Order: sequence, then C-alpha cells, then structure tokens
Amino acid sequence: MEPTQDTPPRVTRRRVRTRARLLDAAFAVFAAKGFGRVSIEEVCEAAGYSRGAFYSNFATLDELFFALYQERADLIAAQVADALAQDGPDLDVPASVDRVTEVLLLDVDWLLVKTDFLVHAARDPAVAGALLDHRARLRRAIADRLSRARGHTALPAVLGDADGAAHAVVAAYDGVTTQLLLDRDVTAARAWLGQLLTALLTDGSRTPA
Amino acid sequence: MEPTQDTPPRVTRRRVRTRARLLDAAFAVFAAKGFGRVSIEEVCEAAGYSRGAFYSNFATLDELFFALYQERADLIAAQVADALAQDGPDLDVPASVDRVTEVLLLDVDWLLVKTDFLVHAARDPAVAGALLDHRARLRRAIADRLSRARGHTALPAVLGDADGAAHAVVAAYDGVTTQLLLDRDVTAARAWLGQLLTALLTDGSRTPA
DNA sequence: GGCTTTCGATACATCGGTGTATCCGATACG
DNA sequence: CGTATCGGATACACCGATGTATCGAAAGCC
Repeated sequence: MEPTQDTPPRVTRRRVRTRARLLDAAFAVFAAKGFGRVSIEEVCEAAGYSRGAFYSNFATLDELFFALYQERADLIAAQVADALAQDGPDLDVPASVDRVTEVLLLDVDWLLVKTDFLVHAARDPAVAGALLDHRARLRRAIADRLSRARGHTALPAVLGDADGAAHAVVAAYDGVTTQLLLDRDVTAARAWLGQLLTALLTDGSRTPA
Repeated sequence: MEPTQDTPPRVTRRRVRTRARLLDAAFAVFAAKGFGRVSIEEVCEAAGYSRGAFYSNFATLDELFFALYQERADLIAAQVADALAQDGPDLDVPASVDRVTEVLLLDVDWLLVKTDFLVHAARDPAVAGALLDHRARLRRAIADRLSRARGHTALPAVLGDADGAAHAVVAAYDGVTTQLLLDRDVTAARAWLGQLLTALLTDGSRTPA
C-alpha cells in the first residue's frame, strides 16, 4: 500500500493552469455539441493544447467529465446555500424562492452539461452515486432551511415533513429544467419554477402576482 | 414537385420487417449503452443484419433515433389517453393519478432512451420541435380531462387554469424521472409521483394513505 | 544559474467506424 | 413460372480518433 512519506510530487503550478483551461474548454465544447459527440482532440484544440497535455492530466474523457461536473456542481451548491442563508432567521418563502430560482436557472449551458451528465450517470452506478450525493446535499440544505422556519408558513401536509418538501423542490427544479432545455426560454422557466415552488410550499389559499 | 400518381414504389413487405427489427434492436442497444456510445454497426449486429440493411432504411443514426422516438412516444401517448379515458364522465383524481403513474413509469429503458433523446433534442431545434409537440399533446390531453371534471375537485388557484395544472403534471413527471434514472427504484418513484401529483392537484387539506 | 524533474508537443502505429459501389438472392407481379 | 425490381450482403477505400513512446522545453530547487 501507499508509502507513508511519499515523495511530495514536486507540486506543480502550470499544471493546474492547463488542467483548469482544459476543464473550461471542455465545458464550452460539451455545452455546444453534447458529451456524446465530443472527441478528446476537440477539447484540446478548444483549450489550445495538444493531446499530450490531456493524457498527462486525465486518463479518459469520462474522467475529465467527472471532474468537470464535480467542480461546477460544488460551485452551484455553494451559491444555493448562499441564497438560502441570505434571509434572517425567519424565512420569507417568496423571496427565498426568487433568489434560489435565480441561481438554479442562471446558466443554460450548465443545465445542458448537467443533463448530459445525468444521462452518463444513468449507465454508470459509480457516477450515479456521486450525482445522488450532490442531490442529497442540496436537499438537506433546503430541508434544513425549511424546517428552521416552520412556524411562519405551514407546509402542506401532503408532502410529509420538510424532507419531503425538499424532495419536491428538487423534482420541480428538474421538471422545469427539462422544459427549459427544449424551449430555451429562461425567463418563462424562472416564472414557472417560482409558481410551482410556491404552489408546493404554501397552502392552496395563496395566489401569486 | 411530386408526380400526382407516382409509381407505387413496388410496396414492400420484408422491408418493414427489417426496419422494425432495426428499430427494436436500436432501442435495446440505446437503452443499454446510451445513444452517444452506440455505432451503426452495433445496432445492425444486434438486429442480425449487415450495415447494408441499415443504409437501405436510414440515412443516419440520428434519423433512426428520431423514428424510434416517434414510434414509442405515440404508443405511450395512446396508453396515457386510455388511462385517462377509463374513468366515467366524473374524474376520480386519485384513481386516475394511479393509473397514469403506472403507465408513465412502466419501463425504465424507455425513460433512459427518452432522456437521451431530450439531450439530443436540446441541440437540434428541429428535433426539439418534435419533442415539444409531443409534450404539448400530452398536456392537452391532461388539461382536457381535468377541466371536464372541475366541479369534483377544485384545483389550487396557484397553478392558474387547467392548462397550468397540466403543465405542472408534466413537470412533476420529468422531475421524478430524473431521480428514477439515478436510483432505479421504480416503486419508490411511482409512490412519489403519486404523492406529488395529488399535492399539486388537490387543495392542501387532503392527506394520502 | 546550473541541474533535475515534470509537463506538454510531436510523431507514429493502429483500430474501428463510415459511406459507397457492386453483386446476388429474394420477392412481387403478370 | 418467368422476369423485373428491390433489399440486403460483401468488399473496399477512407478518414478521424485513440493511445503510446519519445523528445525538447519550462519550472522548481539548491
């Protein structure tokens, strides 16, 4: 097994640069053509590197894709957490919904890549596990926020506890994403997601603007 | 333009057989490996034909994929229409929800292929148009059914009219599909979709079994 | 600043898939 | 049945992408 004191791998510097550039280029190319239609060469060309650089950083396109997803997903997760924390101790449902909606539907390219990744994960249990983890973390953040402010607006009983409500929020997000990928109407999607979420999180008594 | 009385193209017979077999084989292979990782050869091999047969029936893999989707989507649409019509003139929401849920989440392979097709459509406006059409038809069927029985269970006002409710139903379906593709738990998905739909279509007052 | 290590570029061999052109067997039609 | 047409198989030429092995140059370390 691993030597306890391995050679500190001569920690690099330009390596991280090229790696980052490869990831950025890959994101752009994946968004434009779809993971399934992209070759290693294309990514390298878009990044301004040769294939040697690629193979020095990744073993396969799948590996790069995984790293790319990880990176961006963490970023989004942080932004969502931010949006949720922005309220005071009392939760203002409509305001929170607006802010979260804004973040989640910010970048269509990301939704494209994310969906590609979903399709990819659906065939590889290991990858699926990672994606499920991300989703679980997201749900927990939402559930925590919801349960912390339960007194303000009671959740409809149909969904069960706050955890169920969080589940519903994610499902609504996924559902709206699907439509958005087809019609590319971001503003409509935002409005629609907002409507859905308020419908799910409040009692039937309220009507939106 | 087309001659009014074109040569009846010596209408075939085994041709339709091979075409059908190619489509069936393609479905299986696409479900297993994902559209992006499938070659024309693989499809032919799975169908027990040579590439000559393929090129005689389709120009490209995309074309085959399109035909495949069209075929199966129409089939599903018919089944849903059936499930909706099965009630009498009065709509029993929970029962209808159960039946529709059953149909929509019947075959995981189909969900896999359908999602692949979504990713494909997201990059090709023409294909996206076809998919949007299918979705619109589905929504209309649902909206019609809902509005025809409005007196029985009032819809929550948050969603707007019956059309909005139909939109929400489709969104819930898509959302649940996403989760199902990852955890492959069909029964959980069915239960969850049922819960979501009742939450969306009824006032907050009701609680499910 | 020399020396070593690491990184990325280049060149090469290979492979799998594509598309086309041609041919033979099957199938409809009289 | 015989014949003309159609459908699918076979063979071929052709990339484009892959992965590896090698080499030159940049970057860290003393």
